[in-house]
Amino acid sequence: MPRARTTETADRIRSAALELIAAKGVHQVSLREIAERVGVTKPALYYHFASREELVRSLVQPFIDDVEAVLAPFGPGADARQLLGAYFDVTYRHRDITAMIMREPGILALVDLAAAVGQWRTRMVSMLAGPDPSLAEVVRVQMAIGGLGDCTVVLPGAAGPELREAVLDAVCDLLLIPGPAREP
Amino acid sequence: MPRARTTETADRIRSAALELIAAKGVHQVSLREIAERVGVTKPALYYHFASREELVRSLVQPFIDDVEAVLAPFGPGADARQLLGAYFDVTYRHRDITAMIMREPGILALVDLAAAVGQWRTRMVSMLAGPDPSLAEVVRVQMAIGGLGDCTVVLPGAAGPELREAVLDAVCDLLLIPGPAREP
DNA sequence: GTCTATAACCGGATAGAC
DNA sequence: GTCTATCCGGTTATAGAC
Repeated sequence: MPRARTTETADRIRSAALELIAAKGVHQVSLREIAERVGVTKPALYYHFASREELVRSLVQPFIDDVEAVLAPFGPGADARQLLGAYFDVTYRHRDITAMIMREPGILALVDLAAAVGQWRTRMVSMLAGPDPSLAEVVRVQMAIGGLGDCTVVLPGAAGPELREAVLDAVCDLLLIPGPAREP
Repeated sequence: MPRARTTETADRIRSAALELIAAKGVHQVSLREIAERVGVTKPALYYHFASREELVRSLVQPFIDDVEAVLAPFGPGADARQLLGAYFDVTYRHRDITAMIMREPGILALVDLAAAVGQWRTRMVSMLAGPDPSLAEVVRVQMAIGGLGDCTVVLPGAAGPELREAVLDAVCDLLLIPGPAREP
């Protein structure tokens, strides 16, 4: 098994980068630092990532892709609990990335991905609040989406499934949606 | 006369910087290049200017200051020909800087001077178009200010005084102001 | 005190050898 | 895939000439 673990180093670079960025901020971390932590040299990074930007993008991209895949099957009038449940799951799965983005939203602009994120938020709003929502409705949906993401990050102690249910209950209340078959 | 020419080197740096920036753009010029052209080393630049930004600012600042000094005496209802004449003069005096700014307006943002410039343009508009001007009036004044600046730069061949009169005549027409005592 | 230079460090990025 | 070496740009420390 010599060449099977091709991406191993790249992965280690990614995770080192993630840790350091989480600790110090994107602009405060140099490629040298990242390389050192991985135990390689700067140029080695450049073998795996053409630039600093590309490295950061490679951190965020899988999350973006995953969200888009999860959102794809849903359409207008989607069941809120289902849609937001799926969104919770994907957010939770990538909670390290979610946390990074929440700490420094500027990252998205940096790697030219802000538009994508804005788009799926808008899509979710239109699916959940209808085609011509009032401001109040939009606000509630945006709060729901944002708050849901926050919880996956801010409450890392909570086990996934419990957190999931608690968040979805709260979000449905926020959206004035009666919970489904909850026994008293 | 030992210490009289204190700022000489700083001036040479400024003028070298100005030339190179005019030729290649602000962001395309390195301090090394500037230093070389002056015949000193990079660190020598740093003695005179704390940073790249400060160097650029020192290029622009005298112009800003001069404009503000010139504008100060004027108030609401100022005579347009007089005000614009004074503004022409100051623009013409600093036409090298004016040209640089026109080529790359971003420079102002870079050195945090965009606000200042915006302000005196607004001031001139309110002085010349009154407190509650129509859009049409504002447009004419802004065109006058901008066009006047352009002429000092675009027509470097023309001698100052002739250019001045020609520009002022044109500007007064633009502002629908009858020229003062012009014989037929 | 004014001015300048040498040398060095940091960060990003690339070439080329192993 | 990884390194050594190198370049560039910005910046600073230090030392020293005038």
